[in-house]
Amino acid sequence: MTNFIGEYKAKVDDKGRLVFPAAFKAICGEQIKQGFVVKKTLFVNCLEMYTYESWEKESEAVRSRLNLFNRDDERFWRAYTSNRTFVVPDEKLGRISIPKSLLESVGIEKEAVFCGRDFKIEIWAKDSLESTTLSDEEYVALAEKTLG
Amino acid sequence: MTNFIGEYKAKVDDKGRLVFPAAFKAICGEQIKQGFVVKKTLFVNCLEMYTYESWEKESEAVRSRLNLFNRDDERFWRAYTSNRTFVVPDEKLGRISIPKSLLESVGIEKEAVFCGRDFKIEIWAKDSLESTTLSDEEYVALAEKTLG
DNA sequence: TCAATTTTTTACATTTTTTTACAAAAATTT
DNA sequence: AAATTTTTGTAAAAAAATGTAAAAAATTGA
Repeated sequence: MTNFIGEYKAKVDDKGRLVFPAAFKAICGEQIKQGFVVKKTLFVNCLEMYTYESWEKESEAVRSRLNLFNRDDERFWRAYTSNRTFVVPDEKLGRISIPKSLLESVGIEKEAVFCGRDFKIEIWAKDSLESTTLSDEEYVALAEKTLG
Repeated sequence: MTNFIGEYKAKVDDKGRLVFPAAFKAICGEQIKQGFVVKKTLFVNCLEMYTYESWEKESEAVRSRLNLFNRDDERFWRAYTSNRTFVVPDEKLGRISIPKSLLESVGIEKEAVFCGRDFKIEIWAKDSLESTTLSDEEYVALAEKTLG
């Protein structure tokens, strides 16, 4: 299993493409050719990126818990499968091109940050990442509350 | 298995045809020649499109849950198999032509959107898709209620 | 610290896809 | 059967996506 670790800045070019960090490319190996699924994160304002393989697992697990003849489940499935895109980094440079609508929805304009979160990668607008990051004290308090 | 991911706009030409997005064409591969089943979606105002293969599976699964010697089941089966059409994208451009009655029934006139929902594709009138899309807050609430 | 390598960025060229307009064929009507 | 309508197919223009090359920046190793 692929574990993404570390944070890397990237600029968005005039066509809305950004280069997938070389360090992550190395972690992926051949998997990179199968591409990635990029979608909006549930609770916070950023994108998340899964290898196709790990996304398939996650998505099938969700689907198996739903009954699509149930109105609410059906509604949820629609929302869950919205605002996604499938990307394959290009051969030479490893660039991915994410639809403007998705980038805009999380406020990415010029500068983005790829954040490794082990099983997935988050893509943040540089500014909002900085303003969302917990202070040391907040993190300590949350850790004690959650696992302490 | 084919997983449709992403959203693509398409215009309806003066003859009521619309081009199947190239990205989905790529996912389908040879399957595209077997065509698709298009029908009205159950709970909301859009069409849904299945590869012939996945349609066959879905439809058999539904059928197996019914007893056609039961009056209500028999009625349901009739409704379930109504308002469907079979389409094959044309060779050169990958256009499909959906009967006016079906397009009208979900308000598609000029602009449509193909939405990948993994095992199926939804086709929306651009306007009604926008007005149906959940806000972030609604989605989060629904997610917590459904899977939280 | 400096040179070499790798990665990232920028600019531009090429290809593919989408759209529009029109032509041919088939079916329907008169 | 001729004419109209409807359907299906072709071609070219416009737009979008993808690919290439080279410059700039950053990283690595001597």
